[in-house]
Amino acid sequence: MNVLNITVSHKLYHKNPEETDLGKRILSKSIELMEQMGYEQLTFKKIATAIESTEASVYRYFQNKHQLLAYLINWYWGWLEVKLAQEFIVLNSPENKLKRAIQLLVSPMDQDARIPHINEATLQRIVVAEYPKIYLTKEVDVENKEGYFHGYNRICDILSLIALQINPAYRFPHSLFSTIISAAQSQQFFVKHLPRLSDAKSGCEDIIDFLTELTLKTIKTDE
Amino acid sequence: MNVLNITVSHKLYHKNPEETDLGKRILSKSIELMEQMGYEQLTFKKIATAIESTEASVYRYFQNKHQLLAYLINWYWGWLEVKLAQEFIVLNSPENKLKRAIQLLVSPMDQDARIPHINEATLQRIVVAEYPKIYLTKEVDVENKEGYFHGYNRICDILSLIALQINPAYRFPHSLFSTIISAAQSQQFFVKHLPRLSDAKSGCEDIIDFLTELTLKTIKTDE
DNA sequence: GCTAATATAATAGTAATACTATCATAAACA
DNA sequence: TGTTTATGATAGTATTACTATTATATTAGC
Repeated sequence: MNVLNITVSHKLYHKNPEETDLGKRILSKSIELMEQMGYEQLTFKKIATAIESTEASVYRYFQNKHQLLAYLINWYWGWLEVKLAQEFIVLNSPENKLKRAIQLLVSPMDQDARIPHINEATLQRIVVAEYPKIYLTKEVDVENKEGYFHGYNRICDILSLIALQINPAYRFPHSLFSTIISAAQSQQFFVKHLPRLSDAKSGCEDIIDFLTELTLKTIKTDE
Repeated sequence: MNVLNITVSHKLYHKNPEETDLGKRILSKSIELMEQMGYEQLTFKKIATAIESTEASVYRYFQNKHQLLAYLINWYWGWLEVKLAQEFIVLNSPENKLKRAIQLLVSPMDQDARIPHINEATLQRIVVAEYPKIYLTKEVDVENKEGYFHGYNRICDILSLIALQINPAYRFPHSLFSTIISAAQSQQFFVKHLPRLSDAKSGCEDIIDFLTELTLKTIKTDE
């Protein structure tokens, strides 16, 4: 059986949760609970109780809730990068690659049977609902140096390079893709909760159309 | 003297802070402290101590820190709407209106002498650093009904209508402007703290160019 | 099979936070 | 003058976010 391992920087945990059974149970239950109750309401005590362990044990894996969220979100970006690489094997034009990347950002994920302790679809909903909380803090500069945002940076770089293949003169590829990725998240949230901020109907097709059109029109050379 | 009053929905406070001296001092000091220490580190106790009042008194104005943030951010959007209306008086083409709106979103604000207890420039920095925190919560649906996001919705509607004057067939004006407004905030943050996510140099010109070009290219009719 | 290291559980404790409640006092208002 | 209203002063509670200590069970090395 094909084993897949997403590597997350060791700055994002105290003890690697992927290495032990308890660690995996913490990840699995954290994802479930954070989606249910949201980041603010989640506590290490609640995670510990739910997996029939103790608060102190959870603290052995993550220094605090913020680090746990950063871990999960970096795991997501790492996993998305793997998916992108797989998909790009059979896609030849940069335009098709960007289109497919946008689809992956917005479409619900399938469960990967090789990684049973991570529910990718639920994790994706966590990213939609909580992502900006990992960088909108006063510790952002320190944490940036420690690689807290590495996964996001990489995705943004990858897509920027593809955009430059379409138009090498385009001035703002990183700004564009940080905008597109963040819009991919927030439009999903708006459709569900703040519909006046979106024109999309539920289901992801409208969001994909919006983002694809926006991306391609923006990159295209001015005549 | 010309008195200007930005009205914020009464759901966003327990007792109207604009009506008393203590209320205004709370607003003024909250803005100062939140910018200094960030939303997470700010407490009502700290505000109270700084204005030589008591925690209980601050609670008489705002039910909690979240409501205070929502109040401040709605005040900002209300104020931006007033600014936009003023500027649009002398602008005739929809294209120029959108360009000017983007400039206002990104450029540092001047202090309005008519409202000495609100430092607009500092408030703008708070919006950049904290905005998504008011809607990325489990209470978003309830709070949306109570008008917590009214100010943002209105700005988004106004800009959408202008875009439709340029191209009445454009399908996603609300999605576009919620994206643009949020990108205006996050690009300012990225330039300062996560520069790999942006191509802009410090100073706001690059961000303005990026957003203006993005907006106009996207709205334009397909030939 | 014994010893040592390691992982986890069990329990306790602390400082800070996010409130709520009560009462006193001072100002303003009718 | 009497009454409402705003604020201050003080106290108290439940929860959170940790830290520390000790006991026990498992595993690894020899």
